[in-house]
Amino acid sequence: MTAPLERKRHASVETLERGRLRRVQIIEAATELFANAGYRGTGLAGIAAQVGVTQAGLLHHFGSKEKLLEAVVRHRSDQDHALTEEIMGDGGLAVFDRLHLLAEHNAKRPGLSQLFTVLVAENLLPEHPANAFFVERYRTLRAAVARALEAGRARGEIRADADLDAASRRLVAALDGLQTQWLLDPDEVDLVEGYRELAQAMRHELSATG
Amino acid sequence: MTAPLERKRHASVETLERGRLRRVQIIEAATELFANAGYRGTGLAGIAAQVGVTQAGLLHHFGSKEKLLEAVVRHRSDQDHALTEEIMGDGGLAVFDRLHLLAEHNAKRPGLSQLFTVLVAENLLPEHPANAFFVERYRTLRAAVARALEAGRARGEIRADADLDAASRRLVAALDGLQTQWLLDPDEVDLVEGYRELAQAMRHELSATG
DNA sequence: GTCTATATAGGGATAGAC
DNA sequence: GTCTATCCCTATATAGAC
Repeated sequence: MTAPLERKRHASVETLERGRLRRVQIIEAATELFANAGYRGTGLAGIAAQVGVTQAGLLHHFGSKEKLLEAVVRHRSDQDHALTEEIMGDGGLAVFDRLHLLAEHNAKRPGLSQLFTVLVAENLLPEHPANAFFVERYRTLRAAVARALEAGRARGEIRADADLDAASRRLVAALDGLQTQWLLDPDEVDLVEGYRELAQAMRHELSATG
Repeated sequence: MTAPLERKRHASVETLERGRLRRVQIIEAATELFANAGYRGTGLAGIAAQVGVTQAGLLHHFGSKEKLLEAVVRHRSDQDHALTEEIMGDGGLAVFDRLHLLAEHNAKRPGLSQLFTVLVAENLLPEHPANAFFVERYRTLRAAVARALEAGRARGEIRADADLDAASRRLVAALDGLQTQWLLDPDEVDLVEGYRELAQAMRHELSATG
């Protein structure tokens, strides 16, 4: 039981780093394929081929398809966290001025928007593999937005009688919905423009001086 | 070429009606399973079992899984059309007063909301089987909302300087997004309440007297 | 760490009997 | 109109050689 664990510690630094590299390569390939065909519609063989290993080689790193999904979702979530923090800043109405950062980020990498839209829909029910992750993600996101708006209210920027929990739900909802319309029909729906109009409407709605 | 077609006309009325019933039964079973596991995650055998026929028997009616998907989507679309018409009415701000009809309809049948959320995500790209259907569906819906709001503006209910195309995109987006949050986390997000708050916010934003 | 080979399961679709 | 039987493909996961 302990022997194999001990043996791992003797792996060379080179091997460990190559191992991590492979993991990242696999995660990135899976990200792209999951985004296009969903988790259910993607086979491990396709991911493996894109990285240049066999399916068995891939499973050596992640153990199962579900573990790979978890890795993909956590990898992206970490990267998105920094952007969310930047947009929230110290809260208040300025949050709406910084929504364009999100729009530009998403418009530049449509595959990543697509990944989340697809995975959320594939994990709506508790029995789906990443359901708990997305339930938690939305709770955290709504809470972060609400907290940012509360800060603005404490400074007198935002009207005292606004329902900020409701506004948070609505803001997150509109961001997601606009993204879906844009992914489906980019010729008709401009994401950057949509986010800008949304920001303007919410700024007017919540402003204390308007 | 013509002979087989002629022969079909001699089928008895009873046989035809039983045939139609089976089709509807299959469509309803497929609706439920597609909603839960998606199109890709659902097998024909599961649908067939729920109706009490074999997989081959099912394919006799629809020819292929993709044709079945088309039938499911058109079946639901027809039923939703009447409700959309009712909510639009003769347009204007009253549209927002009738959004609760949509909320109640969806809340009563979460499976149908789920079906569309899942199928849209599975058909974001042009190569997906129902992509054209959903692209067209959203274009039509946005146009219907915009037309309803324009009617209200013509009557002086809605402010002259509002961008009603943008408002339509935003309304549809928020409806979809709230629905997704509710499906994912019904304990935290109330659909009826969310739609009511959304309606109130949009009424204030667009009202000519506000 | 990566391979080949394989176990085992499930998918969609077709042929032909009844 | 429905069945059984079957074809052929793809899927995930595991075993064991190198």
